[in-house]
Amino acid sequence: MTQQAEMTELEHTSTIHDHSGCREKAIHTAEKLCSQRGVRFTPIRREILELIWESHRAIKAYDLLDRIKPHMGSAKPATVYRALDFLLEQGLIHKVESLNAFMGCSYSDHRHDQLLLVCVQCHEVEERPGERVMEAIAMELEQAAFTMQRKAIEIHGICGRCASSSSSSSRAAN
Amino acid sequence: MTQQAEMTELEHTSTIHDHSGCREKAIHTAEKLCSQRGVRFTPIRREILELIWESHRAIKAYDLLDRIKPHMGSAKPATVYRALDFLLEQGLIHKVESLNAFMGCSYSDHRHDQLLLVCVQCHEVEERPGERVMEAIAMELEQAAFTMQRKAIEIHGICGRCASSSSSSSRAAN
DNA sequence: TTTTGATTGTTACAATATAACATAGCTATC
DNA sequence: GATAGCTATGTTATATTGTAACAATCAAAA
Repeated sequence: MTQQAEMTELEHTSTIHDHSGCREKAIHTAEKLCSQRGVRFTPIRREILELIWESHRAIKAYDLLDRIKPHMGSAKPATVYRALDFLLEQGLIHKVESLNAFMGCSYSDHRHDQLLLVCVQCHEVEERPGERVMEAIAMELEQAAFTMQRKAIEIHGICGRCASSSSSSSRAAN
Repeated sequence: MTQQAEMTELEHTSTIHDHSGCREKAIHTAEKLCSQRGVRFTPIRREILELIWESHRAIKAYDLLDRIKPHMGSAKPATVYRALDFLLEQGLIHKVESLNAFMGCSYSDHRHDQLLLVCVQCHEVEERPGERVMEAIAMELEQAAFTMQRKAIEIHGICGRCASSSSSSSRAAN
């Protein structure tokens, strides 16, 4: 029964797994990391992070703004961008540069950037550590005598689920 | 003497090599590829490509607009973006997603994306085929059952030249 | 030559992001 | 607890980046 209710809700976001679990886990990790680091996980920051974790799609700053306005009439672009800046600094989210959009990071404590696989059909973004890729990049940079500060590796294409069932409507982006 | 004059001019753009050679080669390649493909390398498109090749830094669309206005009073944002779209489609330039800026592609005929190494100090961008990296990505995508359409691999950091001589002023970005 | 499609001109605007300064809220110390 | 200093948020304005839509022009093919 609870299960049934949850599934219905989930159809609005991701279709495959119990997504509320992802969000809760991410919030818990954020609380823990912020506490450890002595930085403040304020209500605004928490709310933005929760909104970002409402799906596995990357979300745009102004869409976040639209979504917090109901709760926070005072919200303005700066409100959102400041929270995003904080979350980026703490490694709790990624910016998907090729979309100008933001997504939760599942590897907040790893402290390095992941590969982002952006599905152009369902718009979900999969994050992968891609260790072999990272090793190859490290070698390449050594050859190039280049000292890395940060990287963005973003791949656009069709994810496995979309490829295997391009007829499913429940998987379409909104 | 000609050599001397050229060096003086080059100090405004790149410092190390005879950069006008890069530009000329790029334009020549563009002419050849467009001709082969039956697409039109119009004066606007050529001029934008030439401006992009004036340095090895990525340049922003509105900076391009400022630079063509002297020659083309009629130029508007759409003028620039249309030329950029064409050049991107033909693989003659890259968009550096993490900078919202554009740079020439030295591997126009290779038909695949390169690694872009963005120096945060001199702002030059080095393009590298990075074959090992690309292989590793291909393997990763196979594991993930993901079909790639395009990729952006952008690494920010300090290039070798800046690292070895952070005192040089001629290398600073403008 | 006509016609068709591609390119460019032009106006208007949408979407993304930051600057700058005022106010409020914490927290460390007296 | 008071208060001083720092962090976070409120607020206004504006900068930057990118597109839509339609008209006019140009070029290549029929």
